[in-house]
Amino acid sequence: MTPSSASIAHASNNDFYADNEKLYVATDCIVFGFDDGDLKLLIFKRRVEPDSGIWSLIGSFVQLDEDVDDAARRVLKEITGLDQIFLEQSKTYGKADRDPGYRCLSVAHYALIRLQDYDKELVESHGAYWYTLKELPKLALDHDLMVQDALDKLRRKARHQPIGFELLPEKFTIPQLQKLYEAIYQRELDPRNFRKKALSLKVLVKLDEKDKSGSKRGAFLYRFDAEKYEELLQSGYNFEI
Amino acid sequence: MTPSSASIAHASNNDFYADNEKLYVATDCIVFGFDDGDLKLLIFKRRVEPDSGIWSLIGSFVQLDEDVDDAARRVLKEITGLDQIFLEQSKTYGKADRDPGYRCLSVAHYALIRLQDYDKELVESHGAYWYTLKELPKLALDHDLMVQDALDKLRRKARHQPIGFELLPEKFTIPQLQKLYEAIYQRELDPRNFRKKALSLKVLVKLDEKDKSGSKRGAFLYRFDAEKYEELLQSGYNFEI
DNA sequence: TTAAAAAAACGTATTTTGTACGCTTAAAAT
DNA sequence: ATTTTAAGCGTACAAAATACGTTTTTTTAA
Repeated sequence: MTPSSASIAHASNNDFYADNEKLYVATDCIVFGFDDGDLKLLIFKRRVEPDSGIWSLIGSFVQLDEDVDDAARRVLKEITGLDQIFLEQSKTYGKADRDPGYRCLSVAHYALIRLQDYDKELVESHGAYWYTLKELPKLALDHDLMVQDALDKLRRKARHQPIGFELLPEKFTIPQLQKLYEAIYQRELDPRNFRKKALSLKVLVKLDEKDKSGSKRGAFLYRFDAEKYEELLQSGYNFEI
Repeated sequence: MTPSSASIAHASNNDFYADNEKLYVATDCIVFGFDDGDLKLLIFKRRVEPDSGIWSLIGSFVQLDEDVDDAARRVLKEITGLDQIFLEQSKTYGKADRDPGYRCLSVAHYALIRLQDYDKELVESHGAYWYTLKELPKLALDHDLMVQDALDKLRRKARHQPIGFELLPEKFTIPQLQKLYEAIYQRELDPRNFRKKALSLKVLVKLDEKDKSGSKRGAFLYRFDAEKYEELLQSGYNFEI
């Protein structure tokens, strides 16, 4: 039997790849975080040959019996200790010469995590660090491109779906939310109009607590109401921020 | 040496996949066309075992020395005879059990072609046919899902980028353009408002010809001005239709 | 002790964009 | 000649985005 996806050419060729030839599949994760007004990226410096000392995204081969997206989740868990976080396929990088010596393609995924939640020791033990996007060093292979593409997808998606909240603590203030979107969209927003817009979405719940860390006066904390958002979606709601 | 993408786990394992195990990579193409007010899809009925008689997307294995997107272009050329058409990666399907018997993942691409241009004989000779989206038969494997996902991407992308024109003849009328967007968005649009919106984008050039096929009165033909669009993009233009 | 500073929070005016829908025009069919 | 149909133009109204003034709360410095 032959994979039925490859339906036209070579459909009856059971040995499409020669015995001594192999195609590797890896996954790389673009892990975004947000703190102090800046988008950050989790990258690590390889400590073993080859490419020791080169910064790159975290990744792994996809195992033969493993779903590709499970591989990405596995990597993320290995490095950050985190489960159940926002993870979405970004793009597959399949240039024949993208990895010298081997034929290896990579299915990139991007993840959004809260910088308060991850396992700091685990991250350190893997030689991984958070870098501000602007201060990002040159990365290995086509990883720079992967970051650019993922950032682009994040920007587009954030505008129409409430994924920004994945990057903030459970409780956040309106000014914090604004800074996040300013970082994502790379432009300043008017605080008064942003507040109006954010509250008009009807998915923020005002709490009876204030956060004093950001300003003298302190700002009320809010949380994102996921159930409310789902309800609104059912009734044909069009989220846009 | 080891692929540097797979940077964390197993980085020093040169034989990540056992000698007798192989991972196949294929590409499948979701080929969209537009005619007579309907979006159409190019699918084909397998004529050889296994899965003979099952409808599926057109596709092929990715060769070892071939870029993944080149593989998609090759498939498209093989079946339609067309070069240089809109082709974009949609998503990678990597469930371990998606293709029974083999471990095969597929990098899906979607293409937009003009139904006037393709090589009819070539298409027929491959057992391929155009199906209206609504009348689409059940497809093999996860191809139904691929179609849904690609359609979703097409809808999102068409709203913010002028890719609709890839589906129309070089010269088209405003009512034709409207029918296209009605098919893409699956809802009716007001002809007067649509015309206003379309012309306000400043990327349509009115020609001195009329098309009489669609109505008694006939409607003026327009063409999409790609250069003008690029100019507008440079000056921070936000296309939206 | 009070005044100035800073950011949160609320409000209002103006402009832009979207939506609903009436009217005229051109050409074919009756 | 009149009716029919869709193209094409215009106008009124509603909703949303934008710009920006004002008040409130608290800290810090005079």
